[in-house]
Amino acid sequence: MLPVTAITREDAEHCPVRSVLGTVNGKWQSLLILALEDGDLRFSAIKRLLGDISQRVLTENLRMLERDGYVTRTVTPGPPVAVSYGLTPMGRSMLETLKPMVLWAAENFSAVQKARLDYDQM
Amino acid sequence: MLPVTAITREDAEHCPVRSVLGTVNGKWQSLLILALEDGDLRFSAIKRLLGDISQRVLTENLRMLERDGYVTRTVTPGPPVAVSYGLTPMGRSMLETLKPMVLWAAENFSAVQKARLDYDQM
DNA sequence: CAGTATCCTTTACGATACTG
DNA sequence: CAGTATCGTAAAGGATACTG
Repeated sequence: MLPVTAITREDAEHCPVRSVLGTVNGKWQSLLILALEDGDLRFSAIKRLLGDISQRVLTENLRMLERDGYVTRTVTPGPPVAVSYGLTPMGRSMLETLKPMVLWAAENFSAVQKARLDYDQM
Repeated sequence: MLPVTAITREDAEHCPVRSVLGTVNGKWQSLLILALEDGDLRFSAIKRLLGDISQRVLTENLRMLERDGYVTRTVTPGPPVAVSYGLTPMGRSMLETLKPMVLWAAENFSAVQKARLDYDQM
């Protein structure tokens, strides 16, 4: 039986898969982890890299990732203060499971696009 | 540079990673693909398996997965009609990138829980 | 059985303005 | 620079009732 099975809403919180992956399945979370692959980045650098994320949501998402132990937050007093974010060992470990998905997405992009067109044409 | 970088909202739709993974990063999508690992299942069986998904949302999500080419939908006329869902080859291919994440989540559940407690205690 | 239809709540996200 | 505060919109999800 699947490890994701749950009957009640309360059980769902005790499901490891749901609980852990819950943090990662927003619009930005996995992209943020990927963004830190090559080393620490400052807040504004991350924002520039993703381009179309709002400041509010970026802060919010970085906090979630920090809370779950994927990301470190380092403040260098200023002014102006400099805050840089990086991956923890656990974040890097999670990244390794994320990368195959990114590759998969890149490789199967056209197939998915075709499937969508075919489906919409019916 | 990252393959996920995008500046404008329009560019984002042309980003393979965002476009492909966008379908998968809801609350249920990846769980649904996992649910079909061991073979086809009927609508009601999937619903029972997940337990706490509403009928409306289950239909909606299965349609999205069908549209993107991950899932097949087979109707056996009734009454009562029987509708079963299964993975396409592409769905099974996607599943293979999903499984490591599920394993990772199971293995790191307690570490994430501890990280959350530590963070909240500050 | 496998949906639709409808309504409602919650969550996510975005835009803008302001601050140490 | 790296936020916070506030407000508004949109998307996701849930509950319930109804149907071929």
